[in-house]
Amino acid sequence: MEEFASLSGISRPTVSKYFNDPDSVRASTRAKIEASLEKHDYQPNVFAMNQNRRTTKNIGVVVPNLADPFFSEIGRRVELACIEAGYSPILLSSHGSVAMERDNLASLRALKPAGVLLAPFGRMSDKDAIQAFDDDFPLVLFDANMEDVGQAFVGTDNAQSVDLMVEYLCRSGEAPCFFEMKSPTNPNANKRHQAYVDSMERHGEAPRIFQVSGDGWNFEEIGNTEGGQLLSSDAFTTNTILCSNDRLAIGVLSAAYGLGLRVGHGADCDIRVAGHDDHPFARFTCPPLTTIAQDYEAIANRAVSDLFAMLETDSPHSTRPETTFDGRLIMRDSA
Amino acid sequence: MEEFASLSGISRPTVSKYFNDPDSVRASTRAKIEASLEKHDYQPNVFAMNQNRRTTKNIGVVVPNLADPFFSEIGRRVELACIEAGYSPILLSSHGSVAMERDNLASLRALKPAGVLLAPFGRMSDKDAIQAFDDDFPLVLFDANMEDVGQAFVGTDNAQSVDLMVEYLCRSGEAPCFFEMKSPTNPNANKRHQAYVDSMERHGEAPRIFQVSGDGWNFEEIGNTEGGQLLSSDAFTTNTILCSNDRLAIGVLSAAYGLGLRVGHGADCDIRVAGHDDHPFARFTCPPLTTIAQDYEAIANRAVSDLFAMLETDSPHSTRPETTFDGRLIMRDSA
DNA sequence: ATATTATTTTTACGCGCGCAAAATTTTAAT
DNA sequence: ATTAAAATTTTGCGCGCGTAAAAATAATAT
Repeated sequence: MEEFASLSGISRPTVSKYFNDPDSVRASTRAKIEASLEKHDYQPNVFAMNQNRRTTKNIGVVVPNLADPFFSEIGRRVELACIEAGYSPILLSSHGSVAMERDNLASLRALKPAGVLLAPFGRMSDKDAIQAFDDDFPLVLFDANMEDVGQAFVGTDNAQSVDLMVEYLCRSGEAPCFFEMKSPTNPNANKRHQAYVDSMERHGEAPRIFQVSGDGWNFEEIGNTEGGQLLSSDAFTTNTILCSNDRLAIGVLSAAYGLGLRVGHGADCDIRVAGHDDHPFARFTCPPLTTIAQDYEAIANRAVSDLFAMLETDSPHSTRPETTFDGRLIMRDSA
Repeated sequence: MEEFASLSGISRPTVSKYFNDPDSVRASTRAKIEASLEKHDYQPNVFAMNQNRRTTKNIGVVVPNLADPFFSEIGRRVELACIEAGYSPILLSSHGSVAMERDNLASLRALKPAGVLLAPFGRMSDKDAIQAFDDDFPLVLFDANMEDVGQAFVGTDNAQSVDLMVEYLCRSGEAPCFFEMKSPTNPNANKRHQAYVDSMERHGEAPRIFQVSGDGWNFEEIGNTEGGQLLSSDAFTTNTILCSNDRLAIGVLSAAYGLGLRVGHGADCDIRVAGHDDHPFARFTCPPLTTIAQDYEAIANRAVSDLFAMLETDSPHSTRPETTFDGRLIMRDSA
């Protein structure tokens, strides 16, 4: 940089300023630097830059499991939004393990991130570790909320979205039962469970919950095996099954197909199946899955803008803004 | 580090050595350091470490598209294998864009990676940029091969895997046609096309290729729309459709379902559909998809170990090892 | 016990940059 | 034109560590 600066006829610290923010130097010097940059193609050393900076341009993005298309999609959008804003996102997957979520936060510490966007496991997460992290870095939660953790939260309003689905199902046929995992790994499962119960009561219906065993992230497998068991033993007391998420629903659809059951809302159909999330492949299931679309784009953009707003006014907010977006009902053939 | 070293009763450079390789210091000093580490929980500054190192512990991992479950799965395994080996993987997705693949390599340069594992787009990739990168850093290609690029290649033997499928399909019913995209974004598409043609000729059958338009990465959509068109107009001249990959097959299955066609190898079925890759959701399609399973684990591990072997003997190999693993035929109900 | 060699530790230096304070230049106001 | 204020640039310093060469220590041989 020393060399480049003298070649440009400017002092090194001014060049340094330029690289931190091109607008912070006079237009004339900026022009000189950029002209010089054409010929000498110098670029600053990232490590040396970050060593002495009080804050870097790194943004940590942590999701529970990139193998789940939902998180890979929302992680992708967050990543692109950060790049757009001139930051360097670092996308980390916790691979379905709470321990690795802790590890990820630990390794992010070493990178002195300007801020972190975390989609936590929720109740399973190491709350103390996340809170400790929150004390040291600006932290915004998305997808799954946790009480008193993070400076803001952005996600989908499960109460609204589930109610929308329950309302539709009740109006168009038998009231749905609710199909979920006994000990859900999915962060929003409990919210949806509660939303289902509340909504059913509002509609004057008795909630009917079917909880199946199985852990890990093989939701389709669980939906297929356990849902298939329930279907073949005719255990569901209604012909309408609302699944806690699309991946479970995909498993249930697969089981239904195997049993020769016709799924859909037609007169000749045996059962209706609905999901939640608008999984990228929900449009291509057989039949196409009726579900709730989360507004990925809005959630990602809002989470990023909430974080960046915080970075500018570095004083911690007095209030902890919680933004939820409405889900959209996507009516396809399965229900 | 200065402070920690004096607290430990050792000079700072020795502590530095310890952190680069704990075995490079005498056992007694190592014990002293580790004892002291318990009390003072010091850890070295990553940026300062990497600034002066000639080579870091960073490993770049670049895949074409993390939104595709195939790449998210293989990327995941590569990532974990690197962590296992004590390195810091940096997983980057090119989001389906060749330009971003170039960008990703460019940003990796700044991180002085010890090596890079790249799953390129293949023929679409910026070959010059990748080759230039290869000159400066140890580079191993996986999934898709490119001539004279990278120090090694690891992937699946498409000739073997496609032949396995063609052989099975010919033996068990009508000879398959081949369903693919006209200008495929999928890196291995051309290899599979050629493998299909060769295999059919070996079986004394005339190859029948159906190429459909559409670009981008919405393979299911393309399979659904274009495949559906062909199905409904009865354009396929055989009842057996071999798709270039599972995602196209998922689209075709969805279209077949919509048209009321029964898919499978049973006597009462109308068509057979097969795919390639053993997509995570191929087990849950309707009917479950007959496909070729790539050995994700083996490919990931071999790519990583090839790279690490190169890191130790820093002299570039004279030969460029190409390792391919056999695909396994996964027989399910669709064909 | 001494000399020789291999190993480990220490000394000395510099990497490439950020940042605070001082010096300078530009802008605005009288 | 003169002066005060604001914006910009420069001076000076140090961050936290890697690394080569020198010094010290340990291991081995005579």
